[in-house]
This record gives sequence, C-alpha cells and structure tokens, in this order.
Amino acid sequence: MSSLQFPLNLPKPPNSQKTQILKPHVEKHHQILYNSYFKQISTLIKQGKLHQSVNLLHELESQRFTIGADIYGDLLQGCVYERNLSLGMQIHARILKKGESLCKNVFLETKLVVFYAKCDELDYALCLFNDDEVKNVFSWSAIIGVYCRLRFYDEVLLGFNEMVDKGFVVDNFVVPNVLKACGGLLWLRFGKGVHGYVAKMGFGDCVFVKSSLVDMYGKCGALEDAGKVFEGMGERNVVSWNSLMTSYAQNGLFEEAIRVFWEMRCEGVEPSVVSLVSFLSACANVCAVEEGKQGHSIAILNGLDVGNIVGTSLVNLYSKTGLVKDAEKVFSKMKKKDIVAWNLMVSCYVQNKQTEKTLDLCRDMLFKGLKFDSVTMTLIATCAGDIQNLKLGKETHCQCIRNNLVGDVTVASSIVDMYAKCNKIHDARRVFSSVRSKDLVLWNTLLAAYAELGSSGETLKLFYEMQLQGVPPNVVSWNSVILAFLRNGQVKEAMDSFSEMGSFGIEANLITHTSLITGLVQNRCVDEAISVFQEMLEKGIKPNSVSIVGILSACKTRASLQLGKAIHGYVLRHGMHMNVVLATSIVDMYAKCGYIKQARKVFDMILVKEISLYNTMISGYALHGCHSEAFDLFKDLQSEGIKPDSITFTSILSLCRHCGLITEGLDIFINMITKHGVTPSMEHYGCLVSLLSKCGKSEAFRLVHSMPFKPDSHILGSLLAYCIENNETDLAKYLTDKLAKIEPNNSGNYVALSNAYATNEMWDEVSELRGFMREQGIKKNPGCSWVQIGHELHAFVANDRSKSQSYEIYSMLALLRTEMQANTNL
DNA sequence: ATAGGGTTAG
Repeated sequence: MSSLQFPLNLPKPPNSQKTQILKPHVEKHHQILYNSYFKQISTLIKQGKLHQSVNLLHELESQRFTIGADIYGDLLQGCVYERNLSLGMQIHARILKKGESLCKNVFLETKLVVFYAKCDELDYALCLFNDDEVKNVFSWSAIIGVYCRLRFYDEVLLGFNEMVDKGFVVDNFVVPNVLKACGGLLWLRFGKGVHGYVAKMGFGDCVFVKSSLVDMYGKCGALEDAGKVFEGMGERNVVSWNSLMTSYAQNGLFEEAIRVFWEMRCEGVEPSVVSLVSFLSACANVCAVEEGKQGHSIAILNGLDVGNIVGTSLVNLYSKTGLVKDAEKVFSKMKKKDIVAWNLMVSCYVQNKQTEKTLDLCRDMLFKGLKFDSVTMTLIATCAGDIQNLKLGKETHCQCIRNNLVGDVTVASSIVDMYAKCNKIHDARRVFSSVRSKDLVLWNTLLAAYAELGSSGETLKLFYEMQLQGVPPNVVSWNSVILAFLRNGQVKEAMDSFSEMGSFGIEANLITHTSLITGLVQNRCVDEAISVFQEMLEKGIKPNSVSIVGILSACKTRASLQLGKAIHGYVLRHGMHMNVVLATSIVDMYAKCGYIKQARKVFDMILVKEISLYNTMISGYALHGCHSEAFDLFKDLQSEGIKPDSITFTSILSLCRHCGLITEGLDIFINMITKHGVTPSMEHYGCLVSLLSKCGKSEAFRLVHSMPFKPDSHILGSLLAYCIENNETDLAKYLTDKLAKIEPNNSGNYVALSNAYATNEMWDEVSELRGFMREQGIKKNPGCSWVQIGHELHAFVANDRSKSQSYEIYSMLALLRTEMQANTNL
C-alpha cells in the first residue's frame, strides 16, 4: 500500500515588491535591547543551543517586539545545523503570519530554500526556489546539493548548466556535487568539461574539488586520470587518499587499492573509518588474509574496530577468507548491529556451507525483532539450493512474493538457481520468465542450470534469445555454453565455442579453461585437456586447485607419471594451498601412475587426513595388490577415530578381488554390514562376485541372484570370466548377449569380455575382439577401452610376476601402448 | 568529497 500524495499548498504570498531589509524598524530606545537579543540568539545558535535561542525569541515576542529577518534567518540557520525540520517549519509558519514585509523577503526566502534543501525536502524547497528572484548562488547551491543527495544526477547537471549560463559562479562547494553527479551517471565527457571549468576558475588548489575529481574519474573507470589528478595535488587529506583507494577498488584493482593504503600509511596519514572499510573490502575480495589482519590491528589501535561499519567489513573479510571463527568473534563484539551486519554473518555461514548455523542465525534475527530484507531472502534461497531443501526453498519463494521482492533481479536469480539445484528446472524457468527486466546474471543463472543438465540445445536457444533481447553474453554465459556441450559429450562443439569466443571480444578465463580441462578428461579427450592446460599457462592464467585436480586426472588416465610429477612440482613451487581435494588427487595420481611409494610419501605429509584421503590411498594399494599395506591403513584409520564409509569398503573389497583373498573378502563384507552399518552397494557386490568368479567359485551366481540389484555390465562381465574359465560356453554366450542388450553402445561390455579373455590368457580372442571393436568404430571414446585393457593386463602381470617375463605379454603391452597413442592422437 | 551486505560459470 502506498500512502496518498497530497499536493503541496503553501500559502501564496501577496504579489508585491521583494524586500531585502533585514532589521525591522524599531524605535531608538528599543534598538539597543533588540540588538542585544539578536546577539545572544546568534551566539547560542553558533554554540548549537537552538532551544535556548527559541526561548529568547518567545521573550522578544512577549515584549511585543517586531522580529526581523535577521533573527528568523539565524534561527533557520540553527535548524539547518540540526536538520530540525519541524521547528524550521514552525518558524516558516510564523514568517508567513507576519505578512508581506517578511514573506517577500529574498534573504529569508533564500534561507528557507537552503533549510528545506538541507532537510532533503525537495518539493518545499522547489516551491520557493521556482521564483526567479529567489535564484541566487546560495539557493542554487542548496538545490543542487539536495538533487545530488537524492541522486537526481540529471537535474544536478542541468542546474550546473543553467547556473553557468545565467552567469552565476559555481563555487568550490558546488563543484563536488556536480562531479559526483558525473561519476554517478558515468558521464566522463561531462566530468572532463567540469574539470576544465575548475581549471579556468582557479579552484585547482581546493582539496575538496580535487578529491572529487579523483573520485569522479575513478567512478568513470578513468584510472589514469584519477591517478594524474592525485599526483598533481599539492595538499592531500584522508579523503583524497580514500578516493584514490576506492577508485582502484571499484574497478576491481584490489591489489592496487591495498598498495595505496600502504603508501598512505608510509606518508603518515591516519586512516579514517572510510579508509579502513575500503581497505578491508579490497582485502576481502582478494582473500588477502595477512593484510586484512593488519587492517584489523590498525582498526583496534585507532579504536575503530567496534563500530558497526568497520565491524561489518571485518566480518566480511573473515567470511570471504573462510575464517568463520574470527568472523563470529568480531560479530559478537559489535555493540550495534544493523541488518547489513546480520546479513553478512548469515552470508558467512552460507558461503562456508554451515547450513545449521545459517538457519539458526536467521531465526535469531527474527527473535531480535529484525525483518528479513531482500539480501536475507537471497541468502536463504541460496542455502536452500545448497542443501536441496525444496520445502525451505518454496517457503522462501512464497515469502518473497508476499513481500514483493521477486521484482529484485538478485532475489529472482537466487530463486531460479534454487529451483534448478533442487532439480525443478521447469519451476526455475517459470520464475525466470516472470521477471520483467532480466539482467545478465539472471540470464546466466538459467543458462548455467541448463548447462548443468547437459541440455545443450536449450542452453544455445537461451544464449541466442538473450542476444535478441539486447543482453550481450559475457564470459560466464560462454562458459555455460561450453559446459553444456561437454556435459552432452559434444566435444567438438565445445572446442569450437572455445575458439569462437575470442572473436566476440570475450576472453576465456580460469573457469573456462578449468571446465574445459575437466570436461575433456571426462570425455576421454586427455591429450586435448593437456594442451588446454598448457595453453592456459602460456596465457598467464594461474591454475587453481580445481584446474590442477582436473589435469591430474588427465595424468592418471594417461598414466603419465612424467606430467604428473611436473604438476606436483608446479603445486609445490607456487606454494599453492594444499587442500584435501588437491592432496587426494596428487596421491591418486601417483598411485594410478604406478608410483605407489611416492603416493604414500605425499599421503604421510598431509596432517589433517579425511576419510576420502584414506580411501584413495587404500584404493591405490588395491591397484598394486599391496594387501598388507592396505589392511594396515584400514586399521590405522579406525584407530584415528575415522569411520570407514561405503567407498572405503569398495576399495578394500576390490583389493581382496585383486589378490584373490576370499576369506578376508567375505569377512569384511559381513563386518561392513553388521559392525559398520554400511548398506552394501552394487560395487560391493561386484567386487565379491568378481572375487568368487576369479577363484572359480560358482557361489558367484548365487550371490548375484540374492543381491537386491539388477546385475550391471561389470557383474555380468565377471560371471562371463568365470564361464570362460570353466568352459561354460553356453552360459558364456548367454551372458555376452545379455551384456550387448543392456548397453549395446557401451564399450565397457567389450572391455568386460576382453577382461574375461585376458583372465584366461585367451590372447587370440583378445586381439580378435580388438579388431572387432576397431571395425565397429568404437571410437567415440578413443583410448578408453585400450587403457582399460592395458590396466587389466598390468593387473594380470602384477598378480603373477612370473608371467611378466613372458615375451608374449611384453609384446602385447608394447602393442597396446602404440595403439593407445594412435587412437588418442586422432 | 570518500565507505560496508545478496545472485551466475569448474
């Protein structure tokens, strides 16, 4: 509900000549008394004692004095100092009551314009100002000031033009407002014009004007000009430094901003709240923890750390750098917390995926009587998406509808994203369509949602649609297109888009390269992934842990120890933060590339180990058939108090399979269910089936019948191996047909059959099958099947070292290697 | 004259 707008009906003064007289006509013996009252009122107002001066006014009035414009003027000035609107309006009313002589007084009218303008009462101010005779330097300045505060920047510039046209001098108090308007509108040319005016009028030495110029150039992105003005300043104050710092920060040059703060300290300029806030924000944006912490200390030294805004900035800093505990500490110490502070703390929990605390804090907000604003709603929607809590998401959506917040594109984006993350793409689309003014991020949100699903057609359609709607795609949009292709197996199209984006003036960034690398590896295009990685390094883009993990997975697919070592070296040389994911993939790389000892070395160096790291190391041992080491590790992790999970058992069981440890395998399987409460998965059954088959136990079939899953190709493959081993030819044929029916296009079938042959040393059949695969053009995933056959052969050799001496195996491995290379260099 | 929070891509 919007409130009714009443028209402004200020009483019209009588139509007569304007006056300039300040003092009323008073008889001589009263003159002295009046003057002494005037003096007292004047002094009191300058001391900020407005109410006492009003009392004097009452005294004067009770003595039937006529009050002149001089006293009313001073009182109004007092109201300006205090921004006391109601008192000023009462004085205005009194002036109107006094009739013609005062209400047509230009001095008072000007004062009233200034008064209303300073109180941000634009309409009242304009009522008086619209009279041409009231327009002077003072009233113009006040009007431009209020336009500026209310962000009517067009009006500010129009006013500036009119002032100059009419020959009024725009002084160094008004120029900063004009420059702020130029900055707000990003009108660089106009701003340069004002710069010229400044030079002509000789305001060049005014710190206010020059600081405003720095700010204006910074807001318009003209950093060189900003720097030049700053360099040319004879006198600088904190604001000048702050303006330069924010210029850099607002244009994304956070390191530069940090440097400016440092120079400012070197010059001995004491930072203000604004300096600290800007500096801390820059630190937060580049995760400069050390610098930020120093900023915190400086804030404490200057006693600025408990203020709402500095506190908020500190919470932001610790939130962005993942130091949740520090953020909490600052937050709890803050005396006054506004909605921004609360939202930031919530945001901290959202960013660091602490769901419980997120929702608790939101409840706390309501308990403290705060109302959620659009930012809070955005955060809750994001949280709901993260944990795929559709119920919470829907409630948030409803709450936004009730509070009329869905028109906010940022809120809308988060809701679209929430529905997408909850696998409700149609709801996401519906919300998207309902937003009238879609911005780039909103488009990108839906693009990303379709890309995630691999719906490349829908993504492309949207990609063209946004351009038709006049929203040019940016890197993020292109990245989604590339991702959509990769998720859909359209490697060529992805690569084409990658090379095409440059001609649209869009530069591929870290994310582009990373998603390409990861996607190419997933599509088995390992060599392409490696060259994209090299291209990225040549372009000077610093890989992060995600891209390193991607390229490491290329190394292990290609079993390229050499490249893997190089990447490990890169990580160490560049002092990259060893997070668990990165460490795990290095361990995995060494294990998969056959360097199990090095894998263990890296493993031992990680101080805080998680279950995933143990799993990786155990599966590495499994791959190499090192059962005693694997079992030891399995014991170690339990004595560390870490609970083995489903994947741990998959690794251990696959180890048993490799090593043919039937008793141990069965024991572990039973323990897993009874002692550890892990529900057996298809993989677990698969390992056991394979183990039993391998050892020639027909119980494998019984196990397959009793398991609560339909057997997949791997399990059928294991049974097939058993059949081939035990000359159960009919059953083998049956299984092969079944395999072909389940997944006719899956090269894994052939791999399984090939494995079966390999297990039985049926090398002729292996090569025959290889020929068949080549004929059938199973080239969609070049290299994949060969790599797997190769691995299985490796395992075969590893199981029985005497066979590794056989010339037959050796030559086959060599052949496979050349074929692998031939296939993947396509 | 200068300053703090939310949404999208791996």
